[in-house]
Amino acid sequence: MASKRQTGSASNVSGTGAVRARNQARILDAAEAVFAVHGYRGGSLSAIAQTAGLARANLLYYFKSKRGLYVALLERTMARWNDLLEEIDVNDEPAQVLSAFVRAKLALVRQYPQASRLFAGEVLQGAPMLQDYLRGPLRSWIDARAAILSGWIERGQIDARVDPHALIFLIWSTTQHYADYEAQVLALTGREALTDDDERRIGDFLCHMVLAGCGLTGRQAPDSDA
Amino acid sequence: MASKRQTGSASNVSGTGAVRARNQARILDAAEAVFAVHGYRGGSLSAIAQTAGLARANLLYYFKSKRGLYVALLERTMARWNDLLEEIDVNDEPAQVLSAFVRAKLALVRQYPQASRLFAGEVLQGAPMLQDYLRGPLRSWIDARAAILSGWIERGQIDARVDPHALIFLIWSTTQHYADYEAQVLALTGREALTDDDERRIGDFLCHMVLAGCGLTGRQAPDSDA
DNA sequence: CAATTTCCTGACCAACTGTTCAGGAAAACA
DNA sequence: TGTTTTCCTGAACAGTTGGTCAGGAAATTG
Repeated sequence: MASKRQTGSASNVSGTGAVRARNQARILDAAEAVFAVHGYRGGSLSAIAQTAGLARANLLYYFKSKRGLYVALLERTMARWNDLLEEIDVNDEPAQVLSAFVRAKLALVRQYPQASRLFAGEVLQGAPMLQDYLRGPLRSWIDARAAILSGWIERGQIDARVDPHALIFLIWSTTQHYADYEAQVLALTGREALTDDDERRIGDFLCHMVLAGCGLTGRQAPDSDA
Repeated sequence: MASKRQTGSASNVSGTGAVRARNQARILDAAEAVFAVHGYRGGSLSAIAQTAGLARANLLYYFKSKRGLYVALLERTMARWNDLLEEIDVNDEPAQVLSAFVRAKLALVRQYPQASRLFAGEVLQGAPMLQDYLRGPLRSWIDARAAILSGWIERGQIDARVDPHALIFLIWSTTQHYADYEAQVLALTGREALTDDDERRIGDFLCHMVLAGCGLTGRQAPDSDA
């Protein structure tokens, strides 16, 4: 009961720019939902406004154009991901690093499925707005990780047949798949939604595949007692 | 010199429905190019007409609506894929079947990258037009293959930690990745296009990962002589 | 050849697109 | 309190959207 005015859902905002922050976030959330489904060209400001519960003209008060809104949305998404991507560190064991990476990516994709689909749509059309991000920070990120993998290969810690970049692509694509192709996965498995248990099972499987491919798996031979 | 009139590019058409067949194919090709980039809602008939080199109204002479054109395009794509999917047969060795499957999917994705992206876009928006296909023929297809994998597991021919459906998803997603995320792959590897050699390298790597995960790889331990 | 079917397109329609803007409501500030 | 800044929106804009249609061109058929 301390504060007179409370925005409700937002975390701590109640100061001067409170309305601004809240509405910008609402618009970005709505834009994410719409653009993730229909892409940039297919997503209309009317649809976004309706989803956000605001007047169409009001969107253009906060964002100077449709393109500006889309760019801002991509930036928010990339910023969120960068935070989580950096958490993976070169601890000690390769097996632990790789497993953690797989689980983290899987959790990320499941936490922000719409953001994942938004990103997929952008890349699908040739990533016209993300060239700088891809060729800059993301390329640095992947090259650094690939270098670590190469080091492990040289030191004989993982199988020499592993292609560092291809391995990262494999982890990205297999995890991303459960967001981008969710509709297909659900239709083919007869489910209605992916549960926490599914995520754990998928994570187990993917970790096994990655570790086995790197020659890091506990030698549990098929049908070990036959 | 036998025939007076030759359409040129088409294979054998020169009979009564020649113009129809040629123009329908031209429109479908153009629609594929446009829808693959901008999605269903984002792709306009004007853009398709321009790409096809036809008048906009002419598209609606051959296809009764935008939706009709889109559906016809999806059907053509699914038909093409079905032909190639059935080629994979349960020969003898699991290793051979899995390798062939990986290589075939990789070649398919590289031969029809636009079709792959079109499909991705459709699934991305929840596969509204493909529910019947996914829940019918494709589900039968995947269940049959999963049953084969389960059989191999039971007979101890492949590692019991393999989840049949998840393995198929892994192969699909990793191969599809090189079409759907081509822009990202190129930006991150500094290439301008994927070569035949790249396809072979990627195929080698993916086969290795799949086979190792199934416990089917030749025991080439990392740094075998250390 | 003429008759008939198939093909093609410019003009038009209503609905929707992103964007601008004037002006009023609400909030912040003094 | 009054003033100023921020917020909000209905109306109007030029352009594009998918779709229709009448009528002419081209091809096929007899």
